[in-house]
Amino acid sequence: MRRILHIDMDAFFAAVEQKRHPDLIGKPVVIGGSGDPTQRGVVSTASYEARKFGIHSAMPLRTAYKLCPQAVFLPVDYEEYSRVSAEVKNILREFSPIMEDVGIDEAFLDISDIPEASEEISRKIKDRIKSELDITCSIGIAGNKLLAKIASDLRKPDGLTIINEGDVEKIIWPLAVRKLWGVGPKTETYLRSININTIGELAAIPLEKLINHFGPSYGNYLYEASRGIDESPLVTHWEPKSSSRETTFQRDTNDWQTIARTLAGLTKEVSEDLKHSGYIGKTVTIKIRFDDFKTYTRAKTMDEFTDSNETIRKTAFESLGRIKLEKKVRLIGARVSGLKKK
DNA sequence: TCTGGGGTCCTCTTTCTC
DNA sequence: TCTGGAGAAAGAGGACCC
Repeated sequence: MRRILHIDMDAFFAAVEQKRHPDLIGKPVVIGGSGDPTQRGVVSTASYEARKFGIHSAMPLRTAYKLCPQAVFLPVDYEEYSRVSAEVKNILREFSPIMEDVGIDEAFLDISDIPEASEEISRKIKDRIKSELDITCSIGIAGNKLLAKIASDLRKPDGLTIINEGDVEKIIWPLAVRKLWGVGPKTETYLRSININTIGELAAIPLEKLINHFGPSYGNYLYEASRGIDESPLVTHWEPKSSSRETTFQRDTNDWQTIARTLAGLTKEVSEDLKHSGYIGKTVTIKIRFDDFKTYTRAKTMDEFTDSNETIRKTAFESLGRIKLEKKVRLIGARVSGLKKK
């Protein structure tokens, strides 16, 4: 029987900010965008105090400001959060070398081969992160990643939750389908429309029906996930597949100079990111979102792998020429994919 | 003045190659 | 030379995650 932990940092960005600015402790803190709630941008993280006002991640900053004008709004400081994140991950790796990074504030840890009890290990992890970094996390313990992740979400912040093999019916099935990893707003809306609201109700649907509706890949996934089945291993090493930059204009624009200058800047950043990480790529994709939120992409695969700013820029502008700019542009982006190590 | 940015993966369609 | 088909690769869009 595998034993998997899911470690989820509590309101991570806000916690890091409160740690380096202790005067913010106990106050509603909202991290997002440039930190200016009158500008375009969304909430990355809200402290638990801010959540009491209804503020949550992905909410527009302007909406958050309306809900709680007295909140402290701060810009996202990825460098600092990455630094603290690396310290957390180092602590985790001391407990088990089998660790999967899930973004900046989450990780899975496989502790199957460690003799100590799961709960004991989890408490030690929480203690060390608290004493060394002064931040809290929530941990879920289960026999696979899927259930460990659901578990860590059940009690927050500073929680510790165990889901045992026999607990699926009792603990998982009453939960909303949205709690399943991989079920987002679209699938939730669809499932609701056919009267499926809980994971248990999803588990009652025959496999053939799920495959008919969602295709073999996702259909099979939903069938197994709703039963708490997940054999997927921890991914301890991974290579990037693409590198991209995009930006939303503060005001929608149809000024060609602005659009062109911005795209040139973005391709330069992507090229620099590639050089910095030591990758070269083959396909350049540009992305444009118009003021009506309609989004288009155009891609071109080059003859050779490259990290050259000039080549990437030229290829990007070729693709830009294939999109009619008849509406105002809200967002523009550039991506290089098909990466390999230089 | 609703709706970020950086990713992955999947599906469907089109294009290329044999 | 024409036609058709199969399979791979590329392109486009969309859902999802943090």
